[in-house]
Amino acid sequence: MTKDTSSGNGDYQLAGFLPYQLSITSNAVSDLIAQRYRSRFGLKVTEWRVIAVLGDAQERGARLTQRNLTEATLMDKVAVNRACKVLEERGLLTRVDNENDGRSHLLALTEEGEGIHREVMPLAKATERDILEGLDDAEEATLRSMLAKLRARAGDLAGSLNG
Amino acid sequence: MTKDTSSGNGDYQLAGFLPYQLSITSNAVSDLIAQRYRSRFGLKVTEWRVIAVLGDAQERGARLTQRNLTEATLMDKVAVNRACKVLEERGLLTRVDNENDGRSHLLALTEEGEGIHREVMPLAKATERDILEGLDDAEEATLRSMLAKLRARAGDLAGSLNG
DNA sequence: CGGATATTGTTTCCCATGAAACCACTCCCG
DNA sequence: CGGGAGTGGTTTCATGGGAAACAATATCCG
Repeated sequence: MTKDTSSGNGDYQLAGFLPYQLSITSNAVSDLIAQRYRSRFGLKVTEWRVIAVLGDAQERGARLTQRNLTEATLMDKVAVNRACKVLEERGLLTRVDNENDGRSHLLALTEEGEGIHREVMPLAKATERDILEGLDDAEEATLRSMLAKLRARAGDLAGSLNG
Repeated sequence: MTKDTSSGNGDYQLAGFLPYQLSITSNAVSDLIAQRYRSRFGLKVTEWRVIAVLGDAQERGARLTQRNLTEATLMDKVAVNRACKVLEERGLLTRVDNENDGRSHLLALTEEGEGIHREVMPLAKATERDILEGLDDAEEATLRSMLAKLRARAGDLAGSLNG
C-alpha cells in the first residue's frame, strides 16, 4: 500500500466496515515491517519469515525441509521455495541432501544467516513493541484472542462454501 | 491466500508475532469477502468498494469524481480507475463530464448499479455480523478501537522514516 | 494574456503472489 | 520386483496491484 495516512476517508460507511479496518490496519503494519526489513537487511517479508522460523528451529537442533517451512509459516510452497532460493543465492542458507528422502533438502542457516537471525528477531520484537505501545497487557491479550476468533470464524465460513 | 486453516503452524515464535496474526486474520477475512462478492455479483473487492462508497454518496445527493473515491477508499488512483472502467463497461455506472473541471468526470451508478448497491450493502453487513459472531458489543468496540490505534501507530512509525 | 507549476485521470511497466502443470522420487500393494 | 498413487520441490502462467511516465486540463503569478 504505502498510502497517505493523513487525509481523506471521509465518513462513508466503508470506513466503519470492520473487514476494511482490518485490512488497512494489517497493510499499515505490514508496510512498516517490510520497510524496516528491507532497509536494514534487504530482506522481503517472506525471506525474513523463513529466517525467523529456520533459525528458531536450528537453535533447538532441528533441521527443516521446505515442506516444514510451509507448515510453520502458512505461506505457499512456491513462496517458500522462492524465499529459500534467494537466501541460498545470498549465502544465508544452504541445502544439503536429505538422506531420508531424495526429493527434499535439509535447510540450514549459514554463519552469516545465523548472524542475521540474531538481529532479525530482536528487530521483530522491537517492532512489535513499537506497534503495541499504547495498549496495556490486558488489551494486547484481548486483541490476540479476538483476532484468533475472527480468523477461525472466517475460515469456517469460507470453508463451508467450497468444500 | 486461501490457505489450509487446519494444520501446521507448529509453535514457532512466528505464530505468536502480532503482525503475523494480524496479517493472516486479515487475509482470511478478505478472502471470505472476496469469495462472496465474486460468487454472487462477479465483483472484485475494489469494485464493490467503489459501489459501496458511490451508492452511499448518491443516496445523499452527492456526486463524486475518481479523486474523491481514492480519498474515500484509500485505494490507489489506478485501482479506482480500473474499477470504474469495468463497472462502466458492465453498465453499472456512468461518467458524465464535469462542467467545473474538464479533467474529471462525475460518476453515477446506473439503475442497475443502484440495484446492486442495494444488495451489496446488506451482504456486507451480514458478512460483518457473521464474522463478528462470538464477540459481544464491548469486545467489538474494543477491537475497533485497538485496530485504529495500531494503524495510527504504524503509520506514524513508517512516516517518520521516509519523510 | 502567457508561461510555469500542480492536479486529474490514464496508460504502461514491473513486481509479488498463487494456481496449475510438471518432474523426480517415495511408498504401497499386488 | 513393478506399477500406480502420493508427495516434495520447481517451473510456468495468470492475476492483482502499485510506481512511474504521460496527456489533458487547471491554477497561479508575473
